[in-house]
Amino acid sequence: MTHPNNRNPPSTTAGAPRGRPAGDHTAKRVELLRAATSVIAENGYANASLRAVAQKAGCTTGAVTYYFASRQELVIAVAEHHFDSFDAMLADVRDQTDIRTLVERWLSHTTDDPEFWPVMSQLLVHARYAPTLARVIERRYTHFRTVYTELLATGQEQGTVRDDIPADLLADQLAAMGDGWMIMAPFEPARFSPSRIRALVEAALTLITPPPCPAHGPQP
Amino acid sequence: MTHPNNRNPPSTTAGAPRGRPAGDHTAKRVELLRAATSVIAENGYANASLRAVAQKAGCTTGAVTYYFASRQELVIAVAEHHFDSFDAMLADVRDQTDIRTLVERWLSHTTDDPEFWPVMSQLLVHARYAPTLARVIERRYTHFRTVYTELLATGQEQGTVRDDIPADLLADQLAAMGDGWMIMAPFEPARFSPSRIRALVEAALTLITPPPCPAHGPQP
Amino acid sequence: MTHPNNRNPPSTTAGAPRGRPAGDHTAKRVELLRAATSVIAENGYANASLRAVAQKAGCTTGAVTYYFASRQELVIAVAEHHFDSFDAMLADVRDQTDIRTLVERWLSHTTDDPEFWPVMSQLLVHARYAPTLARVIERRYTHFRTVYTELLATGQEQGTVRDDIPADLLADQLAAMGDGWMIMAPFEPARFSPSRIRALVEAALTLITPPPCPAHGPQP
Amino acid sequence: MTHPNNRNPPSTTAGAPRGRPAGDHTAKRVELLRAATSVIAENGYANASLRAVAQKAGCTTGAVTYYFASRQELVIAVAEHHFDSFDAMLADVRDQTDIRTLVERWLSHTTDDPEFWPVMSQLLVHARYAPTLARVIERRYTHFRTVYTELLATGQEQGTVRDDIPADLLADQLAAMGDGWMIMAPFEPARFSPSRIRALVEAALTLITPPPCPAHGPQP
DNA sequence: CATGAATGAGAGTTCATTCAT
DNA sequence: AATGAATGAACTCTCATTCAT
Repeated sequence: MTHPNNRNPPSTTAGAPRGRPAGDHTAKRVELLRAATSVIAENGYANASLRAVAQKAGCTTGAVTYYFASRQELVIAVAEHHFDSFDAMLADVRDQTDIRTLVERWLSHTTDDPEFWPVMSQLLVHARYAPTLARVIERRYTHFRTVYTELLATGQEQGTVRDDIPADLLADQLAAMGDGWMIMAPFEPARFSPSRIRALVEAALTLITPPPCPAHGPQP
Repeated sequence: MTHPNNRNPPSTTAGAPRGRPAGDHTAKRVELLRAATSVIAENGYANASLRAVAQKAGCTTGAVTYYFASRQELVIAVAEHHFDSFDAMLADVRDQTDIRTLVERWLSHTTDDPEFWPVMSQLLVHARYAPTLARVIERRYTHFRTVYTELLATGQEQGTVRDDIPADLLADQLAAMGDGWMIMAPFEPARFSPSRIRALVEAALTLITPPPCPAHGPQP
Repeated sequence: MTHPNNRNPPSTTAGAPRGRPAGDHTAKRVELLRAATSVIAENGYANASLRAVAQKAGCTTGAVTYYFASRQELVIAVAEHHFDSFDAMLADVRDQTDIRTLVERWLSHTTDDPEFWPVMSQLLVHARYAPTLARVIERRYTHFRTVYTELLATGQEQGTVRDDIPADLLADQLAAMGDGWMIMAPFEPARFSPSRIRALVEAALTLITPPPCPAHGPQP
Repeated sequence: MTHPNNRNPPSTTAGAPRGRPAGDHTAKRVELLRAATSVIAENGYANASLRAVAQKAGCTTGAVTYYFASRQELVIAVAEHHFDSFDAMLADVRDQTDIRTLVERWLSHTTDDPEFWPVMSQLLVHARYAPTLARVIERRYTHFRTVYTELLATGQEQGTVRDDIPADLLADQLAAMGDGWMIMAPFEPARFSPSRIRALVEAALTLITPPPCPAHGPQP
């Protein structure tokens, strides 16, 4: 409660200052998270040292370890931070009950924040060897797939999504496609021009569309 | 007693004998590649130190750098090695002109070699910051997608694959799905039980199958 | 007992305390430069490892690399440091317009700081393969020869220095003699006893003195 | 006596083959010495690894250690080798009793063998920390200065060399000048153009020439 | 004779972390 | 609240040397 708008106070011993606004503390944390994001995106997880983060943020390494008890905590905070913004997008879309809208928003989200994919792929792959991070990702990712599954199920009921494949499998397939592209895109830019990405996304939507033939008509 | 005529055994407890063993250069290289594979799979790319590889292989770090001039070279050799075995599988399948067979073999390949996915995902994600490795992966990966695309195109001609989406997009989608699963599988084992993997793969095949309705029949 | 509140003293026997001491950055740098000087003088450039410098300074190698980003930077700083003290001497002498005074001061400088010659000869010879260091030496050395040349030219005007050889050549010859002795002195101490050094220097001064003429008539 | 033309069989245990010509062995040794010379000249003593020498000679490191028991022995052999060729020049000049001829030959020797100076300066400076090498250099160098001193003394008797400075001091001064130039030349090529070197050498000869007296008394 | 596999020590360097200030 | 000096362990890589073949 001392950090009212800090959603995940990891485990820092230092309580926030009593009488002063916690804004400074949180703001600085976010600033460092942004710096860390940039460094991970530019240099990769393995080369994202605290030094580099501090330098990017224009402060000392001491400052970084002051705000984040350890490198692990920083990395986890970066993950949470990005999932937060992703979830905000999801909450927005959820009501509209339209899988196409979700896909579009997902696409524009990754375009708006060009560091999203690079950072996520780094964290995703590293998570295998960082159980704490893995649990965070699993939890957040599960939420994402839940929304996805819900929308697909709704679409199936409404006849806008093919219903010969269970919604959860469809969700996994679409999510996996996204992850796969996210991994490959960075070093095969030619294959992932904006227009081709669009074509891939359209084709993905085509894949899940019910076939346009009378025999397979929508349920009444 | 292992080295009766070694005049100055500095302070090692045991230590392998010094001189020239009857080794086979290639065999030893492969042995080290296997060790490196295991270490990367178990500890991740960032923690795959030459020391760790040497320890896994039961030799000194000096021996590793004797066979591989640098860590980068070792990593690239690991990638090539795995692509080699993957390509062998591809060559086998290519003649059979059957997308289902390819998918099956791809699946069993990743099952037979449980380190394939973990290692590949590590290298894939690291490649973004290792241009030389990136070029290797791009080259080999392109070959893989080419075969995939060919088989899908053939399937489209034969009417076993839906033809409302260009074969190259389909190939990219299937490949991306595989990559996406590869990334997520390691730390969500529950979601990727053998039976669910099977369901996912079957669903993927369903996605690319022509809809079973007269209007969309195969061309005469 | 030196670190009562150090929670995890890994396995060191003593170890300095961790936190921030009241150190003066510049002072510590100079201390390390002195240590480096000693190590280079005693063991030679090739054997002057950061570890050895750290040990001489009574700290860890980490501390050395904290103050000097790299070995190269340390070596260059050592060179600059010695040239600084040399230049201070030069500035002192410059006004006095007397070549003999310069030579005397140069000699006493090398005597006062017995590490000057050994270190300089090491750096001089190594500089051939270290372009950055070479540029530093060239710059500082040029200054030295400029002063030398000025004083000689003045001496020529005043008739205290022979004028049948251009001042810049004389400067090069005297400087080269000094360098040559500097190289040989360390391992032929017998040839470079204080008294013989004095004789060599006096002879050098005689070489550049204008001939006293008639008494020294040509051969019949 | 088994190697009649090998002047310095260092300390190898292997006696030369009984019945076969030792030429092969000696020839290979010389080849390696040449390679070592090049490497030292190009990369400096500190970077002259056996690997580099072997590579330059087009053989394996094993071959190098086969012909030279250790790195130290190789280095010493290189020094001896160069002094041998230098001594051959000296022997040639010695009879001619002319200091100018010696200086000329010394100059052309260093020009003919452009690796002579670079190698010698490296070995000279390293010798301070390699007693065995130091002893070799001292011995050979003493011989050189002896010849120099002899020629200068003869010149003094003949009136071609100034006699107000003992011949041994003059020899030391000239030798030191040569060493000094040798050190500086490599990284100040502008100061050591062929024409300027000539001017320096001529000026050095002028320094030791008896003054032509009356004509040279400008001061009133 | 000569090779080249392998060692083991040590190099420079990077880094997360600690903590007196 | 924030710094930055310093640690100590890890890293990759180089090297002289040894010795079975």
